[in-house]
Amino acid sequence: MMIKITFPDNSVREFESGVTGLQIAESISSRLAQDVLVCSVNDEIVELNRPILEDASVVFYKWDSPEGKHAFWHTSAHLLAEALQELYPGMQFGIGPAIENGFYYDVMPPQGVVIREADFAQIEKKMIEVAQRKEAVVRQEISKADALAFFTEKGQTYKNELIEELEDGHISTYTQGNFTDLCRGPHLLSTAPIKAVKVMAVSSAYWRGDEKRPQMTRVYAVSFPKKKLLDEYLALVEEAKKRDHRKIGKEMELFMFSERVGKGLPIWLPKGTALRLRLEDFLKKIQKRYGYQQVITPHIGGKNLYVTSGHYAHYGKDSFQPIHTPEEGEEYMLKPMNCPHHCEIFAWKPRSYKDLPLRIAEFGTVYRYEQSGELHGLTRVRSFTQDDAHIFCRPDQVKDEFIRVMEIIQIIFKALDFENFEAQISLRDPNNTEKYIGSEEVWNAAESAIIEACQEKGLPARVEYGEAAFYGPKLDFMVKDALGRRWQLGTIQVDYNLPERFQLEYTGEDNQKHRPVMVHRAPFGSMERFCAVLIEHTAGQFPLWLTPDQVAILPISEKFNDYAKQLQAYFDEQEVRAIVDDRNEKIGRKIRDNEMKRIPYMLIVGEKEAAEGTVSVRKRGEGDQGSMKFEDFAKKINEEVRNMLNNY
RNA sequence: GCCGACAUGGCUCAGCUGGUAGAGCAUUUCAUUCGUAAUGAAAGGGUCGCGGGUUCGAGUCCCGCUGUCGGCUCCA
Repeated sequence: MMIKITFPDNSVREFESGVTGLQIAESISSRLAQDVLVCSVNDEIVELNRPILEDASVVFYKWDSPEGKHAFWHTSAHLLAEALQELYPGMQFGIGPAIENGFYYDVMPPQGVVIREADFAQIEKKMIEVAQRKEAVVRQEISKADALAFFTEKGQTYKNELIEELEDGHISTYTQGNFTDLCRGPHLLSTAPIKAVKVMAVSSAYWRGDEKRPQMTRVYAVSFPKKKLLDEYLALVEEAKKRDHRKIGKEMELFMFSERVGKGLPIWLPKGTALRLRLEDFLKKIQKRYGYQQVITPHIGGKNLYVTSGHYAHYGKDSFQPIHTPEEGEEYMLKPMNCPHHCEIFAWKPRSYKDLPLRIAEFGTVYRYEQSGELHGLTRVRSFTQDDAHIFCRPDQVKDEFIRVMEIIQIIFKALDFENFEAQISLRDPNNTEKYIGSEEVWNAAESAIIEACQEKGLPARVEYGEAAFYGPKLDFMVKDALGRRWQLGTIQVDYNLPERFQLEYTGEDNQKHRPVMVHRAPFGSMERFCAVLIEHTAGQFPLWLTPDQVAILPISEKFNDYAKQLQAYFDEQEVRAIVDDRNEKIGRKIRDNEMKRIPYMLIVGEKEAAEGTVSVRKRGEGDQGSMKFEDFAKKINEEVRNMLNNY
């Protein structure tokens, strides 16, 4: 019997029923047959040797596609497991998926065996050795009983746990050589295409992500069909490490940590503070336009404030512990968020519907006792400043307010070239509604307001169930750091809970009391994390309006230091931020590499310039700009900054 | 919090199987007056994270603590 195969370009060809993807590829070209890794049949991705019995649409995936890479790395994970099985007899296997950049396998080594970095080379060698056997990867459908019997005989208790949860009739295994794994697939036809591997890291991971269960050893690796691709990837990783905000922060003297001050407590140095204040000013300006009012509240609050808000019951024991006073029984908490203080501002006087929406903003520093192992540079700290605001509004204003906040976030992300952000809508876990506070009705209203706002703004957002805060759903904006780790930056959260707890009210048009809705929002998220991500995105090359030093003045010899200092003083009056490279007092010294790259403008001054009152201008990335009067240069910088900021 | 690794001058790092510390950059001084990725010479600078232990002797071995890093868990 002949069947019709449809290709992505909508062309159709006939093949014998039972034809495989590989055979079809061979019929197109031998080059394709050589490069293709997996195919999809009617949108289901399968091995190339799966017989196709009926009319179908077929797509081929090579290394250059995400699907191809995924299958390649998934098979590589099995190869890793096979190598580990040979190196460490008695190894138990958990799961081994492909991930964004490579793959990992969770394993439980036999008693007394620890896999260390020193073992990586041996593992890589073994993987290549096994791959070169060119073993076929064979899929087998298997009954639940047979699967259990098989893995029990192998002593693979973790696999059995996985099988127990699968439905009989939908269980398959993949075998290569002496290694058989429980797996849905799909896989490459053999491990032969895996030509280059690199074990990247080893760490531990709780079995099934549950901290009460045993810790497995997670081996991370990447693999490639060519050695050259591996080398390129490793070079890329090295480049990315150079953009690490912890490294650049140190080099540029932006921030520091002190063991004596305490871990997770960042200290902003003068240049970092300058950067941060500029960001704050930028947002303040936008917020003014959007009708926000700035407030300042204390860093501590009475314990009762947090009992009222409900945070004490929820987080009290995991927080910084209460501050005691000479007064018996008097307790204050370091504030872990600004909302309760802002609720008190709302409650301070009777509010009318005419006051709404009331938008209260504060760059509020908060203190959270994060688990010590979670701390990470500036991205995860124990004291940080939120660019916080709370909007109190009527329920029917929620969607509009939501949209206005989304606009602010879009302005900021655009201004700073954050194009690759992801939006995530976090909703309740429908199977576990008890862990959330607030009524069903209230949650439904909030969740649909968020979804509708995203639709109206045309913002593509991923919906995640079970990721909502305990008090309400939210919309988060995530950005990746230099090493591809995702961090949440901007956030908008609807809260029907706090107004209830604080008994907030306003008088409506009907002269009746009504409860306002509260929207929490922070476009940057936190100044610390935002600066960290900004540093990594720009590699420390900030835009002209933001950078701590806009201009470096470079006298070619010490004779011109006076002229340089004079220029600096003039620029200072014009609010142009300039530094003088006074290391030039030593003849032949040149401004350092990293500063050269990170300061937007460099002015070279020598005999000619001092005599004429000019500067020779060099612009980062654009080279020589010729010479001009120093007054004109100051005007030009100011104008450039003004133009930049007026665009937003 | 959990698993593992790491901790040496301001910075980046070397120091093999234990014999009381080294380099480059930075700093200071002198010489060089030099036009944009590094002038030459000399000098100063470290109780090797902290506290115990083993040893005739510990940067090096063992234990504890603190901090950092890679993950996991968590993230109001």
